[in-house]
Amino acid sequence: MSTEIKSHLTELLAHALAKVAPQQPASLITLERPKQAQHGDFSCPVAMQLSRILKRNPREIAAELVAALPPSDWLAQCEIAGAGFINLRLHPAAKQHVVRAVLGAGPRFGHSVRGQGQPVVVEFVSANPTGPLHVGHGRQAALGDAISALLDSQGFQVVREFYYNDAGAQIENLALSVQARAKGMDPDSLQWPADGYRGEYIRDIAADYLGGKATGGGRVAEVTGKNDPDDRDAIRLFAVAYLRREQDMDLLAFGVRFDNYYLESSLYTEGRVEQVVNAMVAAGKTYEKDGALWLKTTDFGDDKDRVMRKSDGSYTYFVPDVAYHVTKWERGFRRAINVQGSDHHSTITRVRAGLQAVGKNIPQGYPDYVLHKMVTVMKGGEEVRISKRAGSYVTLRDLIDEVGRDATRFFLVSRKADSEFTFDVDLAKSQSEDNPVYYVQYAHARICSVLEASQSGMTAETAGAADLTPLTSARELALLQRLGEYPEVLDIASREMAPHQVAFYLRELAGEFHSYYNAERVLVDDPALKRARLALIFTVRQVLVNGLALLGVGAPEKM
RNA sequence: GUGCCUGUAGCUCAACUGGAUAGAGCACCAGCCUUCUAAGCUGGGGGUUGUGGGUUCGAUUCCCGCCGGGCACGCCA
Repeated sequence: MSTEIKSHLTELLAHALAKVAPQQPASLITLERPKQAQHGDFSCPVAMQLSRILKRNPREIAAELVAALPPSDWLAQCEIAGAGFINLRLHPAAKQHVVRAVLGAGPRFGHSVRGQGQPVVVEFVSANPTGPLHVGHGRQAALGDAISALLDSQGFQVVREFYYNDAGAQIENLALSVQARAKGMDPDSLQWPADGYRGEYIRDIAADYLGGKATGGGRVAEVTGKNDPDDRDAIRLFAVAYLRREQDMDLLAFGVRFDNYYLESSLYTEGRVEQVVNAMVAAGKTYEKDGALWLKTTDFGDDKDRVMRKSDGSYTYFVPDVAYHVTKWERGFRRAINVQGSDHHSTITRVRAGLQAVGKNIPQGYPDYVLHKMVTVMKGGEEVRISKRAGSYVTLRDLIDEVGRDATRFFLVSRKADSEFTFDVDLAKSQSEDNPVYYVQYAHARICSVLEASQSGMTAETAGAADLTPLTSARELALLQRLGEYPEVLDIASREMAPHQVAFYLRELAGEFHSYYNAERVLVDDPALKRARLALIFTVRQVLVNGLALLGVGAPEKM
């Protein structure tokens, strides 16, 4: 595979470097992929960097390095170009090598053991059970799930976790809103709760509650409604169960599964919130003012101190959040990743400050954050405001129903997290055939079709045994090279927690395949050539399947 | 106003973390199906990378100043 080839070439250059400039560290050697084919398969800019240090002409240095390069079976040619680039060209055999690497590893091709089984908790979605999931949650679900899969592929032991804010003021708002509906109130009436939720779904919940229907089920405890609009506790329980159930169904439809759900309410019932507060007080990081308890977050880089316990005795939202993150640390997660909307970025300082204040030797940068920007939804040429309280809404369920699960997931994950996202629902619907996901899936379906038509009954074993030397055309070599890049794509994407790179890679691989498919015929008369080509597309299919699976997108055999 | 993020083709986005002539997809123009799926392929037009400086062999990338956009600055979450 390519990482193997790359490290081999790096080693060759390091040898040469040791001869030409013994003082310089081998770490100077980097290899990159030239954008243009005429610049070879790999390119090394080290001579230009050395030129400053050695105060010599870079092309001269490059010439000496090339002369000092040990011989290698994989290296076909190397030349000096431009300001002093050393361009390396591989022997076809080196590129053909990747086929056996892919087929040998199968679904695990591209995986590594870098994480060494280290436990990592990835927290995402974590929507309050106060309404259905919307597009922003969809972006987070697609992103968080793909990041989890990436880390998993690199040998980390990943736990996907969902944190429910099922205690606190917003839940009370929810209960009040449902109660108001149960009493026949309208959101426009004067008695409607000030911060109440106005959406139509509130009326549905109220109706089911009064009708004595059962809700919850599955992972959520079952709750039955009753015809009593005055029992706010019962209403609260019913509404939370109802909305958690709805969210579960949406996530299921989206193909996202969590390993663990953590309830904020449990932090109170287990006394963890109290413990955290006591620890902060004991550490001398708090003070009383205006009837409230404050945390000196300014000691940890915040621009002002924050209230922990309000004058009414209840805690502000970030206190249980700190307690929650203490549990992550105490559950053995030395690495924690939180996927959040960038609108919550001010919580980062507070949570981290709180973790410092409890004095458990938790590192300053704990947890890690991946922030994503908001999704702007366009519908009918107009922006749809996403506001739960106003009730105007584009739900994740709408998108799945209208655009399709695969397209929605691929689309939402194919932009880097910190770029703003415009999701035009009409466009995604009307032009769904132009969606990039179909392009990738189509490549997969085409390969399946050719393999079927070949009646070769090819398996990973037989493909791996094929003689690949007939694969020498420019397009075949390009395809082989592209296949070899996959492990590196996963490596970088997992380090940067940037799954969009996988989406782009898949598009490129699919493009390379479609070009090849149109230029050359796989099922040719020459049996050796046919066999080699079948093995090649068999390999492409494996990598497409691996990449799509990582993004939670299906790979249909027929389209 | 302060902090974080952001500005790349008409539109939506990339660019291997400092590399060679900044790339894809839509959209537009011209071609390709009696042959393994045309949801495809081939070619073409389209750019002062918001802007002005700086750092150096070399900048979309790093630093500084402006301009525009988003988000956050609650005893809401």
